[in-house]
Amino acid sequence: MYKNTSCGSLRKLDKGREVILAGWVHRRRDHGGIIFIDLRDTSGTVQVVLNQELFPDSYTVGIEARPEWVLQIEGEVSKRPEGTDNPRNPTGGVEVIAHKVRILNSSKVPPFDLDEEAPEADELLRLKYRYLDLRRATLRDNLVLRHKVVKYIRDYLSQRDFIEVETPILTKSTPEGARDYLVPSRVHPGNFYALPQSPQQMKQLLVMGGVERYFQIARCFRDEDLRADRQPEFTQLDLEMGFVEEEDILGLMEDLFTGLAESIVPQKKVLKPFPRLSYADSMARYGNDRPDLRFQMEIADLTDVAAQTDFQVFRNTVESGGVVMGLAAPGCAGYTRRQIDDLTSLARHWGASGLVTVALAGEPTDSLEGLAQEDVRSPASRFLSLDDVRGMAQRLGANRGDLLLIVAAPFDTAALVLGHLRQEMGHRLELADPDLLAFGFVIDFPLLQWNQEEARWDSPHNPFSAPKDEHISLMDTAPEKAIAKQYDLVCNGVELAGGSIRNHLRRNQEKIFELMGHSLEEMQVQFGQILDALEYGAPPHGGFASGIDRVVMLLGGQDSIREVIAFPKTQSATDYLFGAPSPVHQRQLRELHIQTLD
RNA sequence: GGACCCGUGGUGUAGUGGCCUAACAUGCAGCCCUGUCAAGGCUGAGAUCGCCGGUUCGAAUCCGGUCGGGUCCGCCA
Repeated sequence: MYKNTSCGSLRKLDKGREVILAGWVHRRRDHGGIIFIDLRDTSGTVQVVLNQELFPDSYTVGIEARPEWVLQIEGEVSKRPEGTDNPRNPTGGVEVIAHKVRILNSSKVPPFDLDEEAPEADELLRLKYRYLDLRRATLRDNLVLRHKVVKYIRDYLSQRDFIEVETPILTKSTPEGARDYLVPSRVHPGNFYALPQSPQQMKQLLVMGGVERYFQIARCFRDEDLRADRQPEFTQLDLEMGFVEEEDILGLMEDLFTGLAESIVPQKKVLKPFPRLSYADSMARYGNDRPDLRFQMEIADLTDVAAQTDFQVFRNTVESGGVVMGLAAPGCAGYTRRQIDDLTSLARHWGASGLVTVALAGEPTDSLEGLAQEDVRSPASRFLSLDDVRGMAQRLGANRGDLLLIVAAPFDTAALVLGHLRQEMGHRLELADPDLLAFGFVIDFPLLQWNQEEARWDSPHNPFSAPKDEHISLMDTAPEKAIAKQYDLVCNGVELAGGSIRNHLRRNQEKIFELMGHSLEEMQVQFGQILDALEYGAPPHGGFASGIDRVVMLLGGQDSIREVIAFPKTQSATDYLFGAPSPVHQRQLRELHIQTLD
């Protein structure tokens, strides 16, 4: 070993120890006659002192050394002189007096600042020099956090008799879901493997194969356009159990994620027990199926109140079967024309034909009863009586000083628009406590959704999800009313996990495929393996999958999963460090029986 | 497939038609300095403003295109 001690481990108790350190020059302060080097390794930094008078040889080497050079230091740990402690560094009470300095490697001047306090460099540059970026504490901390998360999960599940099983990366393409990444077969001309979008069928088959408690930290691949929280390859905690019901899985998820958060990020508060809300409630109250529960500002239905007003926009919408819904933005009654126009254009962008705002002037302590006509500022004020306004304000839980944002539209549009407005206002008003992890379950998803364009039923989540027992017959009579044993775990507006109890009876699974427009022959070709397996004593089973990258992003307070992945790709799915994807040699293509078109 | 934002010394930014012979900070190089910790002081080098084309007497600045990055919509069962 080039070292016997970690830089970041040294404390005053180590005083007098002879140590050998090795690491990178983090910073260098040359005072002439004495040079301080902050030597950094994976554990942190410690100050090394090069003294011209006492150790002229090491001092001479120190004159040459530059940031990111790799040094080996032999020296004595010493308490710092009175008054020179650095309380900002855990090693700030000591320094290492260098007797011998050895240069293990030099370094070019880094292409960007590795200093934590420096402004963030261009992300492209950071990706190209990822091996330098990884030396920065934040990225290193994120990798450590990720390791802890995965280790916690493995330990937790192992203790509960789960076993981790690997499943193939070269699998079969299926028509459902995302675009597949394809791998051409050399030995079967014109045939392709697909990389797994998730090990969905495999985990079910494992349970059917008697692995009653399965999990895997599984890499998944989806060839779709990227986002801050989406990479072409990502990691899932994939889990499946036999002989379980919905409640068993929900209980397991709650216990796992609560324990995970509390033990790994104890400084964060966890909302518990996890609130549960139905998909329908989530849409009605939050306007989406992954609500940010860190703040209130819920959406409420105003249809009945609005129908009583003289405002034609409201009345017409209600008469044509639409709804009037709104939310109350706290303390925004003073919004300027410009700010309101801005919100209106956002509402239009999301599909509303307009946005009705009602500002309630006054202080939060003023009563709604005391509201006077001149306190109401709204484009619709002359069509709204004071009682109308009070009625709506009450429904929205508004106080004086708030701004009501009201949308009249078909339910789906109104919910969507208000959901986005809620997110936007929550963000602008900083309503979300950054130290809170507001987990929640969204349950009772519809089993199927009518796809207008293709004139068939779609599975909104997972075609293997089972309907509620009492809804099985609805698949024949009113499929849109059937609710699935399907659940999502959300946290702070991010979808963290999703799962379901699966169909373990072939007739129910076939029925769903049939409604989705698959013929019996297609089913046998695409899903034959799992349908057949259901006929050989498949136990009731279910599970969930959770995006590890998102979990770590959330726990680490990052805005993008690229910050918790060692070597991420850009939004156009390219790897800047290696230059992937890249052209390949004609010979390789010929071997694979592949010809490119352009 | 679409919308929006960004691209200026190594890095981060300012500059939105002539005052730009491009500014500031930091980094880099040299010199000085024995207690700093984002050390300090002095001196210096370093940019044809992503690329192509256009408008103009004149373009970093306006217009069109293109390339790259980012955020979002569609997409992601």
